[in-house]
Amino acid sequence: MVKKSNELYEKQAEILKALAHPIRLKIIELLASGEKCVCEIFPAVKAERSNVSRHLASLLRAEIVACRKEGLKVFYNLKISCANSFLSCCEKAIKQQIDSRIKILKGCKK
Amino acid sequence: MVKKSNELYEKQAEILKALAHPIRLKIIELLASGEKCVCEIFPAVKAERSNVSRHLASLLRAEIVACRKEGLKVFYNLKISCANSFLSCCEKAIKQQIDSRIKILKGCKK
DNA sequence: TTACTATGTGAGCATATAGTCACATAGCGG
DNA sequence: CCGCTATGTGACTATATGCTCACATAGTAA
Repeated sequence: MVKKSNELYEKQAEILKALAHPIRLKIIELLASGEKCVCEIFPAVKAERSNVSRHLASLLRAEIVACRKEGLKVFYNLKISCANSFLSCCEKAIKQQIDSRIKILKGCKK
Repeated sequence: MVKKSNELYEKQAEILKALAHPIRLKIIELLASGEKCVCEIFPAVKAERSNVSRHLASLLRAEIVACRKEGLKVFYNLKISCANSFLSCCEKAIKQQIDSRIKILKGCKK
């Protein structure tokens, strides 16, 4: 097994932390369908404009998204290609958790 | 596209948040090679015993790990099967980031 | 019983994060 | 130039997180 450096764990944790917020997850999912400007993003995720701006800044810091200016607008796009396999894995895990609870419930009814 | 509920995003964020710490990532990687007791985990991740105990508690809360008692010892094991594909995706992303920086550096040298 | 070991947890502190409001700035159209 | 729109950010508050120390508890062994 390859010995990993502390820095790698820290960088990995940083990316995960940047992903770990419901609004940021919504943004990522939205961007998966193509680049969007802030004025499209904040109504879509149903959050304050300035709040979304900050969430975008933290996604930018973690290099999960990139942006480009076009006139007044700033368009954001996904930079981490595997973000979605990431999230579907996460969903799978949640489904597993729910399934096991259902099994427990069924066991109780018996 | 399926409309996801807010609760799903929140649960997903919860799992990601539970993963998003260098010590917890080390624990997860350690557990990938089989169950371990706390007395093995805390020296391996080089952290305070009580601190590791708290990190294990948060992994437990997120249902990322499970545990069983055996005498004095408590053994922890990985519950989320895809945690590793998760993390290798994360590593891939970091590698991409580094590669693009190297390209920029090379461009400067020219 | 007593002493020891493995683990968990309350209390406290320092720091980080999330959200809001108000204001700043940049580009556009007239 | 002015006024408008899209965006970012400083300042503030509230809450969450991470860490440490000390103490509590449960099981073991003598």
